[in-house]
Amino acid sequence: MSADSNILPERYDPAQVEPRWQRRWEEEDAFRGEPTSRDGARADLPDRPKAYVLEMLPYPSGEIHMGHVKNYTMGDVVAHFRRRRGDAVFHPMGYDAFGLPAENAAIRTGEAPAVVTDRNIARIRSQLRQIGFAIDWHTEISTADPEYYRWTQWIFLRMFERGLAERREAAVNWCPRDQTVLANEQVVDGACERCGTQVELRQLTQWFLRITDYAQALLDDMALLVDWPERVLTMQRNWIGRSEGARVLFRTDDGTHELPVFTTRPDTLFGATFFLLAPEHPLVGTLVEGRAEQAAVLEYVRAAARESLAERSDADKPKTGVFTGRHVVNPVNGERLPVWVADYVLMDYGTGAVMAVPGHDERDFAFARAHDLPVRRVIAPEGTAADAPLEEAYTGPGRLVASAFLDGLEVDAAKTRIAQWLADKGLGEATVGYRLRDWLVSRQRYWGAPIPIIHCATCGPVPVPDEDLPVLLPPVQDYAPKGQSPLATNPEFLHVPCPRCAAPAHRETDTMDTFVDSSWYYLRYTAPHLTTAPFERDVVDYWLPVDQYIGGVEHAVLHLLYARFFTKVLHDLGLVGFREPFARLFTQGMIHYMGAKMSKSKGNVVSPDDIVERFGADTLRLYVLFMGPAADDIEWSDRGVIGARRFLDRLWALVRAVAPAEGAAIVERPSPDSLAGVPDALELLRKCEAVIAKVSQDIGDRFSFHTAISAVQELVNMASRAAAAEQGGQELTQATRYAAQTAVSLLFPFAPHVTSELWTALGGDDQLWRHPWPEADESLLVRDTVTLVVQVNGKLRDRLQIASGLAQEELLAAARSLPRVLAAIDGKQVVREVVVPDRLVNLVVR
RNA sequence: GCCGGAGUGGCGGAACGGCAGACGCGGGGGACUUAAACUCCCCGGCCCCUCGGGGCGUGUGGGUUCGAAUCCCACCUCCGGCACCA
Repeated sequence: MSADSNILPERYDPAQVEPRWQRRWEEEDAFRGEPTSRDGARADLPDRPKAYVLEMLPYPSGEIHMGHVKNYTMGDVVAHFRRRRGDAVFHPMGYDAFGLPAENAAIRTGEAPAVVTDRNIARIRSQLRQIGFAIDWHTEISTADPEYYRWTQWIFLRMFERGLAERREAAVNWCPRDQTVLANEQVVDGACERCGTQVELRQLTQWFLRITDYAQALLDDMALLVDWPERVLTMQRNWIGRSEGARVLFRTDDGTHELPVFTTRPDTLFGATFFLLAPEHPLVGTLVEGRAEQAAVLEYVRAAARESLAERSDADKPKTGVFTGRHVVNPVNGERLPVWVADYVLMDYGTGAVMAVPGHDERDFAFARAHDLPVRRVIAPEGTAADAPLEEAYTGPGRLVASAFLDGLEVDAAKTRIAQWLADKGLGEATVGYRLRDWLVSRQRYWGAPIPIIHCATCGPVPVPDEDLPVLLPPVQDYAPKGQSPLATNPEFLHVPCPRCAAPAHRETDTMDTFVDSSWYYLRYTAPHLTTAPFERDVVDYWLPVDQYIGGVEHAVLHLLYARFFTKVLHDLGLVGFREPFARLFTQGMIHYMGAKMSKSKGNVVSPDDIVERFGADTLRLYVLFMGPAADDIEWSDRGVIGARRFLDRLWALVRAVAPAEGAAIVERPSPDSLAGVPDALELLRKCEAVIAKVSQDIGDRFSFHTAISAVQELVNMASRAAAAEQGGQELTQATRYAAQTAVSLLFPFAPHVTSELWTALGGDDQLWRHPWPEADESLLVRDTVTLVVQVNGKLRDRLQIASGLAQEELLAAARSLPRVLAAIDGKQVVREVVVPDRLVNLVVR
């Protein structure tokens, strides 16, 4: 424990180092983004390349967890890297603050949701600061702030004006526990995404955003998302669920009602033997009015309404249905088809009516068997007779039979032909169906942005005038959900005059789904406090699309689809100049612990605070990225954290060894000539350049942080051995210093505090955060000696250190003189010689 | 069923047609220590061996290639998404 003159303490103590640097950055305002929109004055936008680096904003439910740490560390590394590369970097942070958890916590504790939320935000903010994230705190936003949700409401009204937000009755998903309706996307396997309760279907009048109008655009613009993970694109494609088919117009046999259907198999139209309506189909009641079947049909409809979503959508359930006593006419051949009501027909896909072709559709076949309805073949595969009976639905390829003018055509040709025929007769046309449903955004809960609409008996739903925004959340006595929004319990809020006719009217009391809030927050960061508009066109057009978006794959459909939709709408409104918000997306894997996803309910949470306290924020940051590929789910390892800390200890010791006293100065890259004659020094220099190149590529192009850290570890290991070497002289010392410096500089994005400390000890200034990112000396990446791999018949036989750039003949001669090679080719004939210069020789023998 | 992704030491993983197992964790041995911890050094795919080396190895089986963890085909397993969507 000798006192020494070293500027650094002997022991690395993060508790001493980290707060000091955090203060320093704050004083310096180091991570302030380039100009964003502020009222009145705004400086010019930078004319450098920009980098908008964004992580999905946290939900302030309590504190941040390891998943957040990993997410924000990745963003931080990219932001630091791009900043030091000279880009104008924008790296903001905010809070997705509305939503059920804060409200439920408020109900439990008797506090107001705003109080709970503010406390949670304060807590999260302090954690983020403690981990040293390089965030532009000037642009911090909360979606629950009236300053923010004013503009959420404003955007809603723009959609309302365009008919993209509308109120209508539909069978909707209802969570009996949360006492609110849910979007389709928030129902997972028939259960509420939030609380896991089985979802019910209810016929209710609700607010919808017409995302289906954008179904095709959402598919088409995926072509712009070149840097999105394939699986996210696939999930979105599946969710949108485009299928091509035709609309075919059926009529009741008495000619009183039209019943169009959507089918993907118009080619099988001659095979239709019955006709189905969804229980919710609006014509069901009319069609059975006064008929003998009326009672049975209405009872069936009521029974279907009682089913849960999970029951209703169980494909293995027997096919039930009831005959209406009515018939429709098949437009292609005039046949009368009996009309049944069946609960496997969905009202919200296609038209809620289906032509049933049991011969070529598995569900219709099962229904026909269950209810003794005829099955007819209209497609015969190669080698099958046209009248061969069907024991199951045939859905494969073949030629049309028993189909009049379609006979003999292949399936695809028949589809085209029949679509044309229908169009010519005015009985239908080729069309496209989507699985995607409109987005149900109204919620019967308190803690969300009020929907800015006033209901008037004469004028209908009337938008709140823009100048009256925001519609503030009113104070209420009781936040608890009762199936109706708590906002309705505040009479002053509820009763207002109609803005159009001044007659007594009442406010809409539902609030908006929180996914509405998070569908445009990335735009608001560019103008967080602007009071005249949600953002400014030229500023968003400069910063957007986001250059790198990072978040969890659980948002692959929900948030990412909604945000894409919003951007397209805003584009069509002329408010932004781009159609896609996120150019590059990275979805991170989850952190598991003790074999399961970390979660409070499982009691297997490792607290980031705890790791910061025991090992330091830098160790935490380093470890979450060193664990393994950032996209993969990986098991947390307590030992692994210690390993990360040990590495920082080694780096600390290395810097102490190379900068033993005050007054050190940053050294230039030594020239290879100056190191001539000291092979270890030259090797170390080359290693530095190779690592610079690798780390730059791993961060910049590959998103491979764990290999970047590995590379720096290799460099530190090599430099530490050199520092401990007793021989090597001035040359080796020079190279070692340069290596330590390089390692510190490259590691900065991962571990900014300790590297800033070490950088000053090495004689650098206290602004490593803006020190230019190192550039590898290409000439040093070219080796003057290389390892030549020598194979015989593709098997490794020997290795040879050899000068680079030798001719093929020289390489062959060298290879063929090796004893092991001679032994391997002894007595055999060399039939081929493969030479890859500077790399390998392969002798093929027989 | 359809669509995507992945299978490499005891573990996390590396190697993006050319040395399989970098880096780290764990393990073994040694130095330091009264002892231990820390730290440092050495050894760690499997099987043979005359200690020089040899054989086999990246889920399985084929193929392409001078050469395959890597490319192609088939299969198996796991993970994720969609699925009564007509």
